[in-house]
Amino acid sequence: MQDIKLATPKRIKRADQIVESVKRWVAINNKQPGDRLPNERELMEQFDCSKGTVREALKSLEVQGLISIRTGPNGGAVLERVPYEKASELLRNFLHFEQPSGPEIYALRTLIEPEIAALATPNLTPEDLTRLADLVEQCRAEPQTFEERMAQRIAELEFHVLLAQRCGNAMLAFIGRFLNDMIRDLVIFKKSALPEQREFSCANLDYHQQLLEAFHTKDAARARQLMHEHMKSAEHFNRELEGQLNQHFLTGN
Amino acid sequence: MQDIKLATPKRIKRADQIVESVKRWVAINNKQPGDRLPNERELMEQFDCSKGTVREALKSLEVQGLISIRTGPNGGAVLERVPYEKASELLRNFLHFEQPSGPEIYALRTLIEPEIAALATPNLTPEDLTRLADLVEQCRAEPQTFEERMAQRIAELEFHVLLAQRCGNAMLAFIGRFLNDMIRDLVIFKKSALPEQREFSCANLDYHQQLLEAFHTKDAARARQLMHEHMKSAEHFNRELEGQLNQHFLTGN
DNA sequence: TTATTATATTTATTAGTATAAATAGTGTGA
DNA sequence: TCACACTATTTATACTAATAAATATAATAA
Repeated sequence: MQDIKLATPKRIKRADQIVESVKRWVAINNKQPGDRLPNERELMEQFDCSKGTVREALKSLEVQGLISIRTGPNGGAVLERVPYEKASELLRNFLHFEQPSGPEIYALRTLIEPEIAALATPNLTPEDLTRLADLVEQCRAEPQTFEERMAQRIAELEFHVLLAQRCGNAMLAFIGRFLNDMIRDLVIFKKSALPEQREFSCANLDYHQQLLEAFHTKDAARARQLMHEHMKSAEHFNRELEGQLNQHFLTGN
Repeated sequence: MQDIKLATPKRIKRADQIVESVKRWVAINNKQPGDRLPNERELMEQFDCSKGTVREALKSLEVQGLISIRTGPNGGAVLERVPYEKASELLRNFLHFEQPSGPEIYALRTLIEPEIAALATPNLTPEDLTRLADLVEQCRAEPQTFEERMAQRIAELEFHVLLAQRCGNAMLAFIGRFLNDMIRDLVIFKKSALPEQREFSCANLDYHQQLLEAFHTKDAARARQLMHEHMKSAEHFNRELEGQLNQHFLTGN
């Protein structure tokens, strides 16, 4: 009977105007994380609006991850570097309705992981290499319980996340981390994403081991090649993962 | 003197609790875009809180793109499929502080565009092919003014956006569209992103023309190969685009 | 029938008030 | 001198009530 109206919203709401003003203020004056916004009372005066409207605007900026709000002396709204977790959460909202399938996620991962590995190779510090070696070591033992197998699978993914964080390309780093996070949540909340095959784990372990060697010798080309093979191998094992992943993105569990 | 405090926020705010409840409600009951939330009065009663708190929660959901709010009879909060534009805006907030460089964006594009072209090939309808041909045609004439050159560059990017929308992989589609949108904004707001070279435009035109033929013959492998060469060619021309793109993501202009 | 007007419903905004949280500064005792 | 508790101040958080704005629907008039 009654259709959903599509008329575009007309008058721009006061709170949204304030949000835009703040964003412009940040961009034009090159404000940095840690810089403070005026307190609510001053904002009320500056924008000549009520407390509720200011609160609505601040809330909007907080949801977007651009500010954090604290009480007490020296509290108030502080500009924040948008955390990865926030960007990730908001992208998940989007994907809730797009409902990408497991193979779709793996397809994208296959494309970018080799490049990530190659780019990260020269950037890895001795500490990073130690951390990577630790993660590989965690996967060496034969898992006895379900929890152990899950922990190993997560350690495998951590290996990839660290590489993404070191690849030196902000876009690639974000997407690489995001994909691995999604797969990790699949591992945690869907057993179907945990291939039973021992061959699968062994293959992964072997590739990670070889990658580690390539990183030690700073051989980016070999790292790319190995990662490519690794992804192709995993793709084969993950082919069964055909189900849709709905009901999962919004709540994160 | 006064450092910014880093202590994590403590008590979960009432409004955020409501947001989480609504998200769970959506996920668990598999609510679809168009489904309505209770009106503000009912929400006040259900969550036993004031109107202001309800409004704050609704505002949060609106900012996240999950609902739209309309006044009047049959107004109120309606569940929305998070639009691409919203996800894009929020990701830009994140990237404002990450400040990816032009070459970083092109590097990622080089990775995914060939796959997008290959995946899209079997999905392109006759209407799509017509649209793509139109876009190619727009780029054929020698541009006389700056505006014409800009329009052609944007038509080139539209070509890629349409392919991304048809690739059938939600993740790839989003990222492909997002990258091209960012490049488009660069073209519009930074002349530096508009290579003067006539060779550049001719090369692009040629590749798009050849791609069109591959699409007509449904030759996905050839489309992938052509797009790969296209990206490598563009990469060469865009190598000069070294500057950071700051001051650009937050406001979109 | 058609166009206009009225009205009922719902959000949007404002104002005022009160409460709770956080912390800098002060004071106290060891 | 140092550690600890207290207090006062700053600030956000929450609630109530009232009015304004928007708009779908119904009623009315041409």
